[in-house]
Amino acid sequence: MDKKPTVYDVAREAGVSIATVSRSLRTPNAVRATTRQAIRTAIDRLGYVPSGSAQSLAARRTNSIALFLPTIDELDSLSDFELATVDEANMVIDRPTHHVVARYDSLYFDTVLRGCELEAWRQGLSLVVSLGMGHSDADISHVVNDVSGKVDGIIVLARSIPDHMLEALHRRRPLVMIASSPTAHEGEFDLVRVSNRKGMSAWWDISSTRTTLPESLHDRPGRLPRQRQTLRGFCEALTLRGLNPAAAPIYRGQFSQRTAFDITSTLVEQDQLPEALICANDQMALGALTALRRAGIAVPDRVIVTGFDGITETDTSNPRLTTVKQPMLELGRAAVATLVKRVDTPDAPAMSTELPVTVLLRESSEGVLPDA
Amino acid sequence: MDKKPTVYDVAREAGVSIATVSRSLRTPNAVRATTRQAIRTAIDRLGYVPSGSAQSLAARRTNSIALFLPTIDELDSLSDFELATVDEANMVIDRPTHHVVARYDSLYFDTVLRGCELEAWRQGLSLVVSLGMGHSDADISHVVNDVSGKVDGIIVLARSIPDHMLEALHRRRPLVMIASSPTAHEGEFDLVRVSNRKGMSAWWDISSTRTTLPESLHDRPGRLPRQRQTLRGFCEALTLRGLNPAAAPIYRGQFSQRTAFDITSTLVEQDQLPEALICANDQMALGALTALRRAGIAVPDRVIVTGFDGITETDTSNPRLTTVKQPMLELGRAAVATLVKRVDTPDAPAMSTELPVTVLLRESSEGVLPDA
DNA sequence: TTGTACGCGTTATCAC
DNA sequence: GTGATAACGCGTACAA
Repeated sequence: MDKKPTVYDVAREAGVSIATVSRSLRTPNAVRATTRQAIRTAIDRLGYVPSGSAQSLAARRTNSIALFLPTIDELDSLSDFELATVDEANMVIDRPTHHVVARYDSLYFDTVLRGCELEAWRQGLSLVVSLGMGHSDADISHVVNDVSGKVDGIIVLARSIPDHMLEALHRRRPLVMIASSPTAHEGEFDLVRVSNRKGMSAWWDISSTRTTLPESLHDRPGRLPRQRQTLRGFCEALTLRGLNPAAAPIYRGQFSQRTAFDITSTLVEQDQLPEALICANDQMALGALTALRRAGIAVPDRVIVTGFDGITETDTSNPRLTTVKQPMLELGRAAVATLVKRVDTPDAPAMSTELPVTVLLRESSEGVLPDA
Repeated sequence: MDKKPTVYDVAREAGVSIATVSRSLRTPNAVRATTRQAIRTAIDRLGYVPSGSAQSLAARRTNSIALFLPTIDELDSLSDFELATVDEANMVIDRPTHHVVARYDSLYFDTVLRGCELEAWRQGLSLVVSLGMGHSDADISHVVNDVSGKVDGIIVLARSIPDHMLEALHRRRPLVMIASSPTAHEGEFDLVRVSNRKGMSAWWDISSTRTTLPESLHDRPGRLPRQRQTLRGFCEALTLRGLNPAAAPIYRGQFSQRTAFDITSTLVEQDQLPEALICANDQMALGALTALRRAGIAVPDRVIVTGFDGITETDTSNPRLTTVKQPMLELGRAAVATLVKRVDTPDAPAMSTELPVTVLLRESSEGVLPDA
């Protein structure tokens, strides 16, 4: 493993010119079979790998795109990592701490990433991923600048990098933003997103014939946009059906399974249980389900329960939970597809793609399931 | 947004030479403050971004590393992605299907990725991520080859790339492998991993004074290594304490919450409940917990329950679940740290780092908690 | 402190 | 078919 071999080395080894080597890699048909074979041999005798940098430089495109994801957690441990084999296991007495679990968000980003990768792969693109922003602006713009130079275009998730940097970034590189709700950047650059309002509307059909209780949405910093959207969609649906949104009781479950459990239990005790529990996320719905099961209340016969998000646990709960699945994978794919288009036609007007949610009808709302 | 501006454009705009522009970016102190300022102005008037390709080419290093992750799911939807705004929500009647949920694995990879990113960020490296392998060998080697050319080194998770490609890859680029169990590649190249046996041993201490029932490990294709390790560690721990592994009943919970629920319920009905349920993953432990709660059996007073993996749900279950957390984030960080070392000193002997698991003692095994 | 000129490894356009 | 050779955009001795 001396110096990295180059085309010159391969050319010499195979007794041809560098032009032929290059050709045999890019347009194999334009090269005689025997020479091609000689070159192949030389290549893997030497362990030659074409320099991506040189290729990109010559071709004026990197065939790479960048993806910026927000990160909420794990950002403090900035000490040097000590490389050492430790012979024992750590043992920690882990007392309850009522922290908000950021894992909740990660589930999304993870899936978006998969979507991006899937589509990038299909398009023959490499994906440069950056998360762990949330540092100083200076650091961020340094990283963003660095990465920008290595790619043909950029995908940003909402809130992954500060808004005030977006415009400047957009002026330097093709940019696509993935947002879960309307943003201030409407029409400014390409947008891919999902309408939570439509999701709520559709999902509402599940229990439209019943009195409802939306279990909803504690104001958590940084998550307001989605919450508002969801809530508004819910109210809209109510109104459309001639119900007064203000009349539907709304409880704030803080997105927490435990809190939802407590609220539901209390409702049961006070005999105030409505005919449907419409929960703003799956965790709360699962909590409600548990409370109802413990109280011996039949779901969906006595109460319908629905969640929101489509986390995997909803498929194994008892009963399985009707929920609304966000098209996270599709968001990723759409973003890449959009970016590719944008790179090809830089001057086209900004596109905006809106993806539908999927309502998964399951046993927790069986009462309104069509007889399939 | 005409043609991308280059150093030459900036130099002309600022009335200096390209060398000065370059310097003002890399060694600002070597440039007079006023010229530096002029250059800054020119740079953002033009929206100049240094070409990563050219930089890498000139510097002979890319400051990028690649990460290969395995993917188990989502690999079939290879149709073109249709960019269109759909105005309705999908509605799906989702009947139960007893598929194995690959999400289980994803949780790991996601965290490893975060670890890599975290450390890469600190080291000023870009991270090129590839998953979605599981295609034809030809496709894989094409992607691998392509990516190799763009990076200084590569991190592979076990089973992300076919074993027979690893050696060749290693001969071309610095390579670090993250494995959750011993592999055939011992000493061949750099390795970062976690010992599940030690994890099991440590964790065993939790309930060492009681009769135990390991709830364990259905043979699922592709996951055998970890399972065997875990099981062996468990048996070792038993033996160390003078117990006969063969005498400890082992039930196969298929890694499924539901199955574990059923098994536990059955044990209760048949009055065969042991004093501890040692589950091979958290999902099963949660299932057991639910069954016990429903049966009105006190945890941990009557039975101790422990899980394995440290998924977030274990922190919100009732009671919270004692479990063994795999150091996934640290694996990622260690891998990057190792790779950086390797790139700096290509000829050093292969290193092997083994990371400790963390046993999280919580209420589901409160009986044996030290009085903290 | 600043400018000149060459090299980095490929691709692509010519001739041959 | 194959071989010279000029870009590609930047870093960096070496000069000035």
